[in-house]
Amino acid sequence: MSTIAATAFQSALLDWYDIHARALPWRVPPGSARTPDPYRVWLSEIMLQQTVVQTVKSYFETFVSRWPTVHHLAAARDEDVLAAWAGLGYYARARNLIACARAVSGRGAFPGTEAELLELPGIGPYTAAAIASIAFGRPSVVVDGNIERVMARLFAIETPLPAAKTEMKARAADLTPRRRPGDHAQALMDLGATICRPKAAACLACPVRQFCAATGNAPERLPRKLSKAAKPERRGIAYWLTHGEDVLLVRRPDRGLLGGMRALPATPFVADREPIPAPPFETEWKAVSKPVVHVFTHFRLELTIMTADISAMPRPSGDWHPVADIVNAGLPTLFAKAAKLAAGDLLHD
DNA sequence: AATACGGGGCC
DNA sequence: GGCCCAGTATT
Repeated sequence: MSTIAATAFQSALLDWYDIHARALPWRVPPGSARTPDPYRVWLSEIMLQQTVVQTVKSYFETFVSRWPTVHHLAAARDEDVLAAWAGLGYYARARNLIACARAVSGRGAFPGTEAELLELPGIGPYTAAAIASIAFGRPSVVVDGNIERVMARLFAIETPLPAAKTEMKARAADLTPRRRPGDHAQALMDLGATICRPKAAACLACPVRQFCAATGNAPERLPRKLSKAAKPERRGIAYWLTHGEDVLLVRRPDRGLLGGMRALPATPFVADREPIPAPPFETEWKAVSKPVVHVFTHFRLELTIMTADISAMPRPSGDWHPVADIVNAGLPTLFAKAAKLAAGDLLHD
């Protein structure tokens, strides 16, 4: 697209955004004289990594209500932040969130350049560009999954992802304006989310269809992607050990799957063999009727739940949590499912 | 460049 | 059941 056409594209896109921008809790309205609070932009961008807007909304509100500034968040206890993040997934984000908040609070405020933002934990190329653009008005080149899709269709890029990323970023750079770069980036993302959708692209309603190489030419086939490997199966055993009104919880190691999160005691999740039992207490265990089936990014898990009650014995030390309050224990979804199944199954006895 | 890393909603 | 989502860190 020529420079002249790029200018016309930017105008058409921003005119559309001025009317159709999604109202989101972390946003300021389009064309606003003020830029949004960098803390809110950062927090929303971390939560939005590989996570849909609808899911993020309630978590975002909870976090900003409980920790209104980066300094509040920096002063929070790790376990409180992780528990508040429970259910949102990709828990390394929560651990990096804490580290980043402390780094930023220590230096006083968020840096305003893409290069400095990129140095912070949990902030990669996309997020650095997004914060620089949206919160600091810099003409950074913002490219997320939405914008890759829009570029693929606008320029009919037939090269499959991820090889096409370089070309897509170059095309996005050609289109990035000096004025209102944050609105431009958000407009492209809104376009991708509401018009230039993965399936059922609404080309008739698209403000930039006159610039697009894919309109009327099966836009849904773009971007092309390399096929993914099949998900292997893994198995594991989790243990629901009760004593009186309480159940035993553990904290998982800081690195790896569900790292740092509260959990039920469990075996490692293994492929191609039965898990080796690893009960947290030697007693008589009984299997819950059905296993929990849970799909992770790179494997499918069948988790058998074993239950036992040792109320008659002295209580071993550990992280005992009231069963009645288990939904507030900060369990990731896998173990929340397991807890629900175990508690429900015992109810039926 | 490839892999690990969640979870939910949609078709 | 596969695809997709405001990706990053590690190897």
